[in-house]
Amino acid sequence: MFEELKYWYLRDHKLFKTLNMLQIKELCMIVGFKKANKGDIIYFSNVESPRIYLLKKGNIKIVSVDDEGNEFVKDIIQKGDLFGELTLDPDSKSNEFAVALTEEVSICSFLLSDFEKLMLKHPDLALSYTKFVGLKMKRIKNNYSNLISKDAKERLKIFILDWVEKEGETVGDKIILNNYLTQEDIAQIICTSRPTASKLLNDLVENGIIEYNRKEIIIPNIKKMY
Amino acid sequence: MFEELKYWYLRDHKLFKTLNMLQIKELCMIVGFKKANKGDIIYFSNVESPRIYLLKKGNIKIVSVDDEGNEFVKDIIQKGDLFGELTLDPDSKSNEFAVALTEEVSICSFLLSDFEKLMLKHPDLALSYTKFVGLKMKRIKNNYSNLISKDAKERLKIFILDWVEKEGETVGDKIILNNYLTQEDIAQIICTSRPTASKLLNDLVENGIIEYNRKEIIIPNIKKMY
DNA sequence: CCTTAATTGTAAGCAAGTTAACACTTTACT
DNA sequence: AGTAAAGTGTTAACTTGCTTACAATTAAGG
Repeated sequence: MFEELKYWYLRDHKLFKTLNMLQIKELCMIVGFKKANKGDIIYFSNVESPRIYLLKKGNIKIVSVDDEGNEFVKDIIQKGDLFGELTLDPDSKSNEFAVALTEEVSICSFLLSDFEKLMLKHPDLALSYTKFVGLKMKRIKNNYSNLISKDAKERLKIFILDWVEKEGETVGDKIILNNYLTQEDIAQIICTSRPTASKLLNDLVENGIIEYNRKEIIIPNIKKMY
Repeated sequence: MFEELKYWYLRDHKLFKTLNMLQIKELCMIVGFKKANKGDIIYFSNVESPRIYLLKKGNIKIVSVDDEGNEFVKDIIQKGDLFGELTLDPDSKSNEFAVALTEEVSICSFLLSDFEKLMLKHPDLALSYTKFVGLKMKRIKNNYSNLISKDAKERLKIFILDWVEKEGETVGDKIILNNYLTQEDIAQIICTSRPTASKLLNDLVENGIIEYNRKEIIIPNIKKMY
């Protein structure tokens, strides 16, 4: 019965849609599970047995620590996203860990080495995976370009629009975001200081562009965001 | 004889080292060539028939144009680097073109679609390619992190160190870089203004950390760069 | 060789956003 | 319910690096 569950989890993901049932069953053999609650630290990247992770439920943030011990939010992972050693490079010892941002986070994972073996047997999976990584690369490039060429206000708007696209829930004319991020989180994502993020958010509120509180962000008219 | 030349060009590249002779011959069938001289614009990304390019000789810069017509140096491509539609995503219509920075630039290329077919036939090539793209992603992420978290002076130093690692020529105690970049180019790469780049370069010269002129950059003592 | 264009050097004034500090509000926990 | 901790609002002083402007130098072409 547990195997059945795994099967469903995997088939659901677009990375695996090129595989037939038998192939999916094969991948299920090498899949692992993890569950976590809000605030939990989920993993430290494991150099000995690198894994690829797939977030099935909830939201997490990837935090990296630099030489001086400063923490940076590198990425927000949403349902359906892959994370971990996407580059297939087991040597990379990045000081990263993940933190659950919502209740009831669930993740499945497989060993990099197992996944590589499977790709060798199924070239179409390798191709799908390459495209997936490529897309991720494009997203990252785009994000970083924005960080560099736009000012903080623009960056905040772009971040919110991005968020809306991924998780926005349309209710009547409005779009509602479940706000599981603190202003500190948002500040780190758009690479600015906490006071600046706070000020910019309140600017948007004062101009009637968003409604903001600790639980949710409401965008009454998406056109005003541009 | 021309076919022989192509064979040599490809075998030389580490992406293809997993392939045997027969497989390389196969890839040669789908390979094209291009040559260019300093200042030439080499390609505009072609939406109809997306290609992957491999720089065999010389240096080029990838320039992208934003909505307002501003030009940005996105990347400096060195001998042996791949560029073009690395993400295998033919839909991406990025406003990018390449400019030859040195004399005698030579490039080979193949159609994305042909390359995909070949990967389906040779899973180990697909895996190599995925790792290659992954590495590129890591490099990009790293570059961008530096752009964001370091100040202009640090960025300049990191850029020079990067350059040294890729193309530095050790002569006695010194390291010599063939300087094919203008200060404007350097400024764009490290995301600062031209006057700032100029000032920072002269600061390094005044502190005896580098020797600088339009032809070359000399680093007498690499330790001083850190 | 002379003219023009491209590249480099330099300075003043300005703008965005940082740091540091503190008060206030909300949440979590016992 | 009461207290500690986390999160938010707001300000003032300061810093980096940008923009603008112009001069000086080097390269390129007729």
